[in-house]
Parts: sequence; structure tokens; C-alpha cells
Amino acid sequence: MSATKKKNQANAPAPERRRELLDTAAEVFAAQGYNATTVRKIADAAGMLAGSLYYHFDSKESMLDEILSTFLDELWEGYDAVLAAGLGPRETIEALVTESFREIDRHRAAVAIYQKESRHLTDLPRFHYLADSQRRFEEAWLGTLERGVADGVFRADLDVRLTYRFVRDTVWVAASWYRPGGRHSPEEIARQYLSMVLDGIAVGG
Amino acid sequence: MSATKKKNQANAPAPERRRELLDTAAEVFAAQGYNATTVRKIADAAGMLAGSLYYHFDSKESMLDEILSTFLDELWEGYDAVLAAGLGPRETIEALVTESFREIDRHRAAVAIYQKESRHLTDLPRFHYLADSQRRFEEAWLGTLERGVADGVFRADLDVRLTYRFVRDTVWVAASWYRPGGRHSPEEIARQYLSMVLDGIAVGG
Amino acid sequence: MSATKKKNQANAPAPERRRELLDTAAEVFAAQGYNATTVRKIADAAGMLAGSLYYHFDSKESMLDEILSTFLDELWEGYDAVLAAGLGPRETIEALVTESFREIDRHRAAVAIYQKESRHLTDLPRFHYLADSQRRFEEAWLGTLERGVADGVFRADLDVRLTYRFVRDTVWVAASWYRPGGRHSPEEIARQYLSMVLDGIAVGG
Amino acid sequence: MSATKKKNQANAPAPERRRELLDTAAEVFAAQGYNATTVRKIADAAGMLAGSLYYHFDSKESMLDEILSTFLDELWEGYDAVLAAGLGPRETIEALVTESFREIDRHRAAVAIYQKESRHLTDLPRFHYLADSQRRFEEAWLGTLERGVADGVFRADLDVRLTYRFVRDTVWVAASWYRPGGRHSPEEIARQYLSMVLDGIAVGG
DNA sequence: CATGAATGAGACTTCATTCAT
DNA sequence: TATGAATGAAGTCTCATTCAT
Repeated sequence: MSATKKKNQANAPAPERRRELLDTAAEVFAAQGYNATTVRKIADAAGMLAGSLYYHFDSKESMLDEILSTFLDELWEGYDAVLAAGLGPRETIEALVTESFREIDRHRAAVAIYQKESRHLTDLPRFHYLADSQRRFEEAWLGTLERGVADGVFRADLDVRLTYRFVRDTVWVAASWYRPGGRHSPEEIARQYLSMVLDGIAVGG
Repeated sequence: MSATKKKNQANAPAPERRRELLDTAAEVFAAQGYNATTVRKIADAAGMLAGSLYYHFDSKESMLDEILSTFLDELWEGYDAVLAAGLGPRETIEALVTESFREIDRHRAAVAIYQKESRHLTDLPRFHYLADSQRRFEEAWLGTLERGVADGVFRADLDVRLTYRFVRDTVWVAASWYRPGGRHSPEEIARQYLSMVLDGIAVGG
Repeated sequence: MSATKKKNQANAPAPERRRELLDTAAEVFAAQGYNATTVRKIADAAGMLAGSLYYHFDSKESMLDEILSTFLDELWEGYDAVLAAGLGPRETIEALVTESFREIDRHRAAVAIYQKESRHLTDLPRFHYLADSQRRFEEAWLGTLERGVADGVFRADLDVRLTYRFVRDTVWVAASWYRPGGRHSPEEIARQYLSMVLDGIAVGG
Repeated sequence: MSATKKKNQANAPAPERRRELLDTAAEVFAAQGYNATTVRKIADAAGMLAGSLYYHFDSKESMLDEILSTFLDELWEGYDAVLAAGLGPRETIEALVTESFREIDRHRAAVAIYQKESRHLTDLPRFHYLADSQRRFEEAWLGTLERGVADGVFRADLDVRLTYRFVRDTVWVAASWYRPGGRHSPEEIARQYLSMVLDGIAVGG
């Protein structure tokens, strides 16, 4: 049950090579921006000529599509598991945040691309699934926050929509500085982040 | 005492027209991304032909340059005033956050552009001042947080560098959804944000 | 009795200003080439804005036209006087060469422009007079050389057409390095040049 | 021992195609002037689209660069052989002139371009080698003439610098009218030219 | 599978020219 | 007479894409 759709890949064979090339492309997209990335840069990074990429992919856009949809598919697999677990609001938030940092760990480039490009991409029919995902996203997070306020575990004096935006953005922007294999594991980052957001940085509280 | 540099504007006079055009350009850059914005789109939005822009500006890049440097100049004017005021760490953070949201209110487009483009721009000699600003930024925020930890007003158990990143990102990423003249004033947003970051969203603390 | 035609000048008055501007334009054309010279460069050199030149002239091309035709008019005045004087072949050559260097002295820029641009200009109807001039030129020089060979004052063993080309080029190409007011007067240069061409540079002869 | 430098060609292989295209470009540059030549005209002459040229070359300027530097490299190969041969002044001049007309025969277009464009090109760092070549040129010719005067084989009453200019220019301007495969071989033209310059066109001497 | 060469659309930019003031 | 601002055509160059080999 995919969150997105089937890809019409230019050719079938050797799915590992395909994945390798997509990883390469994702790194370049993330580093330079989608528009500023030329097909030739991707090909250079992959050790081939620009034209050769078209044996594997229909277009530059379809590479981006596959990168983003693969990431979102995996993300929703994780999110759906959390949401189906019947946890309380605070525990749900904790699980979603942790899951998010794990995704950043696994798909850093894709997340960075998503952050930077999703806004203008949603206009294209091919990328409508980004808006769908955005909607489900808001449902999950906002719903959990509201449930927490109703249950008395989250403060009632904060604008819940504003809080949602803060939390959502801060989690994902981390992709812009996170380096897999760095000092902090995703779980450690999640713990620190949650501690800040849930209890504040001030002493005394 | 400018944070950046003097612009060599193609032509001196009529600074209001110049500012009008820059505002228009900034909106388009923010909405579509710098690379995806064609000079023609800016000209359309300004009600003129693409070539006509070059009477006012040397290049598309110099428009971006002027937008960003103007914004940073004003930002640092505000920041420097705060930093020179001799406030305690908590009050400094509060003042910086409030000042930041005010800048977002005044320069929404510029902030959004800065967020999206500054990373690849820093490579260009012309935009070295972005890196300089980044450095002073880190000094101001990280320094204040460290002082707060030393003074015992901020928690000592959080990774201060990680906290700095979260705080910094959360503030600026607001530019991506903030709409001047919307439901919340910059001061109101700052208050909510500070309350969340300082005291946490959980009840009890 | 003009060699060319009337100019339709954009406006009548102040012929000295007109000449000043044309001199300025000629210098820039000579220094940078006609195509590479922008109207703005001419205006800069004249201390005005590009658009202002159009009060004085119809177009950039008409400036070039007026520069070249004025020069050719004066040149042919001198040449016609020489040719009408009924001199012998050697004396005619001497007089033409001397007259030529005097023209270079007076119209250095125009001569340099003529050298560089006349070839592609002859295609334009407006500049047909350049081809006419070229023809009369060949008549005058080649005819004199042939007369000299027939009279036995010039060597019969040289290809007269080839000789004509060498002589012609050598004279005019001097415009590319000649600086009015330099070490050598036009007459001195003419004398040296004639001595070389008529008697050779080798000792003994 | 190259007179100029290595080219960073956009792509390495198929050097014959590259040379074909450069020859085409050189013809158009020579016929119309570098500035007046549009990339589209070159492409038309080569039977391709304008953009396609950029697969082979970095820019229009780099085509010009390669045309000129290739020509100068070959020219200096010939000149250096002459200068290393230890000939007397008169024989050196004869050999240099003959070599020059041979180069015009082989590189007519390049020579014509060099004549017309080198002056404003020398300002560009990329074309500094033109000035270097110019300097070595003057050394070779002027030095030989001076040696000839000292040895008593050339006349002492002529301004040697003026003579140098006349000789230099006249040789090279020939590229503007010379047509390879025409009535005269390069050697025949050289002989006629040398006869004129060395012994003069006047009978008796 | 990959290369080499080309296409064609469209980008940024330049510039002669116009015109109201 | 000159300015300031704009026009519009054209120029150089980039780049995603195609395709024969």
C-alpha cells in the first residue's frame, strides 16, 4: 500500500544500480538545489556521461520524483506504525519525533530536498502526492497536539497551530545540518529535542 | 557601520523605484526560488520588459545581492543594539527572538530567500558576507546560551550546540509560513515561541 | 562637387558641436572597432547620456557614414588636385603619397576606421560610395604605375597589380600606428616611404 | 616549445572535427569581423545549430583564442627555424618574408583576423600572448634590420623603426587580399615584394 | 549499457533606439 | 538640448533531452 504511485522507469534491470544513481542524484540535488543541478553534474558524480542517465531514467524530474516518493513511502510506513500503536499524546509525539530523526538519518538528502523544493513542486500534477502527504502530516501532528491539550498533558495557553508549525519545521530543518555518522545518533538528537520542546530550556520551569 | 558592503548600483538616482523593483524581485525569488525565477518573471511582476531591468541593475545576481545585504544590514543594526544593551542571558535571548520576528515581519521575502539560498551562495566571492554574518550569528546566540548555562539560568544537561541549532532554525524557518498582517503580530509570535522554548509545552515542566 | 551625398542630419544647428561629437565618435570607433563601440561609450566620451546623441544624429550608422564621407570628400579634393596637375608618373606617385600622409595626419581616426570597416560596409546601400571611391582609387594609382612602366620610369619586371597593392596598403596601414604630433611630420614620413619604395632599402640598388 | 599555451578544450576527442569547425569559424571571423560574427553564422556555415557549437568549444572567444594561438604557434616554429639558421641580414629578411607569405597561404583567415582584431584583444588577459608575440616579432625584424645597417647591407639614411613598420605591415596586410590557389604562389609574391622593398620600383636606382 | 554529438527551447544580457519631461 | 526610463530585437550561452553507434 504505497503512499504514492508506480514509477514508469525507462528500463527494468539492475535495481541496485538504479538506487546507486538515485542516491548520487539526491546528494547533488540536496547540495546544490534541484534547479541548479544539471544532469551533467549528476552524471559526473556517477562517473558517466549525461546522456547515459537516460538509459536509466526518463527525465531529471522523474529522478526527483522517485527520490521523494521513495522517501515518503518509507516515512509513512514508520509514521503509520506509530499512529496505529494507540499511544498517549505525549508518547505519540515522542515516537513521531524519534521516527522523524531516524528518517533524516536514513534519507538525509531526500529530506533536505523535500524541505527546499516541495513548495514549488506541489503545483505540478506529478507531485500532487506531496500535498497529500502534507495534509496527512498536519492531521497526525496537529491531532496529537490537540488531543494532548484536551487530555491536559500539553499546555492550553499556547496557540496549538503555531506550536505545530514550530515543531514540524524544527524537526525537518535538522536535515540541513545533520550529518549521518556524526557525534549524535538520531535517537540522541530526538531525546535532546524532545526534552527542549516538552520541558523548556529554562531552569526552574 | 554596515554588516556588509556598498553596492555598485548600475545607476544612482530614483532610489524609490529601485526599492520597489527589489521588493518585487524579492517576492518572486521567495516564492519560486532564485534559480527557478527568470528575469522575465520579475519583469512581468514589475510591469516591464525583461531587458528594462538592466537599466536599474547590473544582473539578476546583483538584485539578489542587494536584497540580502540590505536585509542583513538592518538585521545587524537591531541585533547589535540588543547585544550592546548589557542584558542577562534570558533577556538577551528574549530580545533577540523578538527582534528576529520583527525582521521577519519587515523582510519576510528576504529572510525566506536567505534560508533557501544562502548555503550555495556562500561559495561565490560576492556573497562571502553571508558566511561572515553566519559566524557572528553563531557567536551571538551560542555565546548567550553558554553564558546562560554558566549563570545557571539555562539547563546544563542539554547539548548547547544542538540547542543553538534548534533555536536558530525554529526562529528563521517561520519566514516560510509567516504572512505579514496575519492573525499574529511578530511580538505575539515571539512570546509564544519563547514560552515554548523556555518552559516547554508539557504541563508540569 | 562632393564625392558622396548630403547627410540628413537629425537637427540643423550648432555645426561645431556636431563636428566635436563626430571627432569623439571617430576616436572611439578607431580605438575599439565600430561594432564593439556602443553608443553609450561615445556618449560617455562626450560627457552626455546615450539617448542625448540622438538629438544630434539619426543613428550610430549615420555617425559612421558622416565620418567616412567627410574624410573621403576631403581626400578626393586633394587627390583630384594632384591628378589634374599634369605631373609625370613618378611625381604623381610622390604627390599622391604625400597627400595621403597628410590626410592620415588630419583624419587619423577616419582612416583607421576606413581600413578596418570598409570591407563589410560596402554591402550596405548607404555605403556604396566606399566601393566607388575604391574604384577611383585603383584607377588613379594603378593607372599612374602603368604609365610609369610605359614611360620607362618604373621597372617593367614587377607585376604592376601586385605592386599597386603593396604600395596602397603600405600607405594606409600607417594610420594604425601614426600619432599626429609625433616625431615625424607627414611630409617626413612620405619622404622616407617614397625613398624606400622607389629606391629600395638595400645598398647599391 | 610553444609560443602560446595549452587550450582547455571543452572536450578532448575527435580533433579533426574540432579543426574543421575552427577553420569554418576562422573564415567567417575573417570575412565579417569577430564582433560582427554571430555564433549562429558560424553554426550555419558548419551546418549545425548555434547551441551545438558549445559541445565543442567553451565560448566564441575560446574559438578565436584557439584559432590565433594555433596560427602563432606554427608561425613561430617557422620563424625560429629561420632565426636559428645563422643567415646574414639580407638573407634573413628574405627568409622571414618568404616564411610569412607561406603562413598567409596556410592560415589566411587567421592572419586576417590577427590583423584586424589583435589591437583590442591584447587588453584581455586571455590574449596576453598576442603582445608577447608582438614583442618577439619586433625583436626579430628590427634586430635584423639594424644588423643590416651596421653591416652596410641596408641603407643608413632611413629611419630603421619606420622601415620596420612599413615592412611588417605590408607583409601582413597582404592577408586581406591574398587568395590561396590564385595566380601567384606565396614564393612568387615574396619574390616580387622583396624585389620592391630591397631594390625599389624606380628604374636606375 | 554507455558514448559522442547534436537539438531546440529558453535563459541572461546587451544595446540601439525612442520619447515624455 | 539633455535626461531618465523604457522598449524590443538580437546575441551568447546553458541544458534537458534524443539517438545512432
